[in-house]
Amino acid sequence: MLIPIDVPFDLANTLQSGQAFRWRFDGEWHQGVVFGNVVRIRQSATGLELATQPDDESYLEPLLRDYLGLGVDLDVVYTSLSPDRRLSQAIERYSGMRILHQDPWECLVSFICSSASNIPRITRNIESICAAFGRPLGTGGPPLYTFPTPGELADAGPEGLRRLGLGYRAEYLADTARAIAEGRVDLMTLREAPYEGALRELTALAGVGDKVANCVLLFSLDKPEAFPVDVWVQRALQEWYLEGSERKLSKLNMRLWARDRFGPHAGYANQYLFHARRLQGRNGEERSHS
DNA sequence: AGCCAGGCCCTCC
DNA sequence: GGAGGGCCTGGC
Repeated sequence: MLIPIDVPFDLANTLQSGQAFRWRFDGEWHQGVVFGNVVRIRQSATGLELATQPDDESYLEPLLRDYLGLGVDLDVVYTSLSPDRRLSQAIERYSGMRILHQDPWECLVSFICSSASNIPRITRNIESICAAFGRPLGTGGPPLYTFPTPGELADAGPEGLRRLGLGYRAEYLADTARAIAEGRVDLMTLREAPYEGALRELTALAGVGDKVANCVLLFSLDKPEAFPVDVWVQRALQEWYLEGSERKLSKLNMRLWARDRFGPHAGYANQYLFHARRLQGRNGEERSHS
């Protein structure tokens, strides 16, 4: 099935920019598990080619449009951000990179796992969690699994999760899974809530501080002003924007500074700065795109 | 061998 | 409120 696309969109940069951890690229197709389906997708000159199972492509198509962030008018975002010279350059380089609209539960678990870790390890951790506690999806190829529900992870318990190599994140995950499973926090409700209130509810969860919460708010809870400050964004701000004593701002104060500077679309500014800075490597050397 | 990761949490000042 | 150290595990 072909989905026509007539707006700015870059599938590869959208799926491989550290927002989600279950997409694999084989040089031609991107394959992932979303909405309980194995989804294979690739971009052509006219649109997106799609193959899904077990459900029909026609059923997944609107869901995927939403997931891929195609509902957002990127021209509005770009117009708002491009007066900034750094951003206009990044927008030109990575034009069409979008912020995903993910499932909040999967997003929350993923970023709890991300603390003091790296993408290869996070990816392995998430895959282990799905293989151990998710539901198998018949594919014919290597086995794939759905993302486990809050109840399934709560039942796994801290010991079950520790066995997967999650380290100290296992306790956080078990606690948070229980809080969600028991309905103490309703993630879907947070989509309608204002930013500040949703942030407070999220940071009350185990293993969720300001950075993780802002990732969840930005990538899954419809908060375009969210601005997660990790070490990459911290470096980008310090090297490209801040002067003198401003460089010593705490990460939390950097978030406030950025919200003030970039405005209601600060989240998109964050994603483009993050991507641009990360591709430069730890010491600022250019890194090849392999 | 030792240090540091795409943080969080707790203690202490 | 904010600076500092500990925390699992893995990679350099």
